[in-house]
Amino acid sequence: MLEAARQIQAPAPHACGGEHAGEGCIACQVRPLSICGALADEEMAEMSALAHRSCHASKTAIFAQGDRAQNVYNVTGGTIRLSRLLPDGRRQIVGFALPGDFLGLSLEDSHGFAAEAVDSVTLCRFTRTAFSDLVDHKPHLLRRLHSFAMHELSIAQEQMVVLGRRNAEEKVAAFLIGLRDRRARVYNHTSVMIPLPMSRQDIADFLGLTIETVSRTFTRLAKEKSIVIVPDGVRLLNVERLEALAAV
Amino acid sequence: MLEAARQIQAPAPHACGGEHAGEGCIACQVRPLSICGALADEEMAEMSALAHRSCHASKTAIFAQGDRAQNVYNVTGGTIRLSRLLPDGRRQIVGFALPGDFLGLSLEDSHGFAAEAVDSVTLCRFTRTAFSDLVDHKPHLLRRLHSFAMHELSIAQEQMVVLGRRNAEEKVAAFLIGLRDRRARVYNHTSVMIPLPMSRQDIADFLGLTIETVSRTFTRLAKEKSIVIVPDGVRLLNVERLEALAAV
DNA sequence: TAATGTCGTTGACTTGCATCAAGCGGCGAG
DNA sequence: CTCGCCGCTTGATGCAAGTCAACGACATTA
Repeated sequence: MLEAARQIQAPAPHACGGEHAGEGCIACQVRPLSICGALADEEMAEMSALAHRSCHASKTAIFAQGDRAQNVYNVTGGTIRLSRLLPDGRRQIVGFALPGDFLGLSLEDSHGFAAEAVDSVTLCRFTRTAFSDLVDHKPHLLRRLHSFAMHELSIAQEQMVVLGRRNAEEKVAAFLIGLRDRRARVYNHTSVMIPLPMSRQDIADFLGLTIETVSRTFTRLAKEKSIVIVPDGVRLLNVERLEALAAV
Repeated sequence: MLEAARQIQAPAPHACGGEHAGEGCIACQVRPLSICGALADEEMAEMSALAHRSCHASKTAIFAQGDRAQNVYNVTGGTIRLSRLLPDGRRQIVGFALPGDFLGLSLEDSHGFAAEAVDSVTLCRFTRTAFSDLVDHKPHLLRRLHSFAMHELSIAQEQMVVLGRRNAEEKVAAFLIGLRDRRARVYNHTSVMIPLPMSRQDIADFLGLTIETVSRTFTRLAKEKSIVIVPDGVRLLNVERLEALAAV
């Protein structure tokens, strides 16, 4: 149990030194995953000139729902929760953003959801107007932006199925398998260790459940040996069973 | 009651004569609402040359989930349900498409959901490759496509809140108010008569409920005089109450 | 090292929606 | 006309998940 725990890497502390991230763009880890992957090396200079490095400590707001969208962001490290609030305080998390994801796809002037750092987060920031201008004379960048947006839409529709038509056990399984697959894309290898930097409340608000139901479901999956619960994450034991529960 | 029923217009029967819809583009009712609104009159000729009129009777499939996307479509009349199926037959409707909506935003080569005509539907069809080529040398068309996609995404996120964090009564109210607002945009005036061409099962599958719960909720809203149930639709009586239930 | 706070787990109980089952009304086929 | 079908409604009952409450494990601070 303790041994398993050790295998979960705490997010590396992100040095957040210089204001300009530009110099790092060429070597950027997430570049092939991100919007920037659409650009040739020589175009990157232009993009780099607009980029600013930005850091956010765990639990701090990146922007609030309804805020004027001054900036757009590439996520370069950490995990971000994207949430919508009802007037009475009920909350729905509409997604988690991982490295490579882009915040501000809409190019519109206000944010439809709040973004908050779940753990320590690093971002590559652009002012919205500058980015929008860049997009205007780089159609292939717009195409990539669009294909990112459509991927988001597809994930959102899949989440609608999860929220509308799946029970608690299936929801949790779908969450774990979905997270595994997204992390596999980012880190370029699949793993049965799933770090969960977000709280049980975050998971509950993502899956349309209560924190107690999430907790009980984790416990049940652990009792039936489908997972092992470790500090700040889980290890998948019976992947086939989980995939069956999560099956589209 | 009967009188109220009369005020619901059956969808006008759509003549589906000539194969080419092109000649109608300039006069097209939905053009300002649709993708085509991005194009100047002189550009429409190019678009028109690619357009084919297409008709679908009630309850017929337009395309299936996973189909190769041979075509993309502008909806010019009627209502379409967009649905995803789970292996065990559970169904989630991820949206209803109305006139002005565009099917095939993704430009990708297979459809993520099934599309079926709910009532009599007319479409303006383009082959995907031709449309994609058109988009490639008309960046403003791509921008409009992207802004449509982001609007879809925003609606999908709102629907995630509805599915995850609202009770049956709020779900039904949100459905009715949402449909009223979308129809207001299409027909250019708001109305308390809401035609519901889709079945109770469709509504249930959209809201993550059972048909019985939808029926009971309609009945309850009618008993408390928030709505009147009429053949093929409802009339909103207490709009304030419904808006409060649906409030974001 | 005790005091306090946060987060997660667990148990007892409640409830909102699902399930199961019956019946009603309109409508097309015979 | 009537028979059977289908979409919808209604009622009785069950159950998964919510609610309320207590407690344990850590971490932070005094």
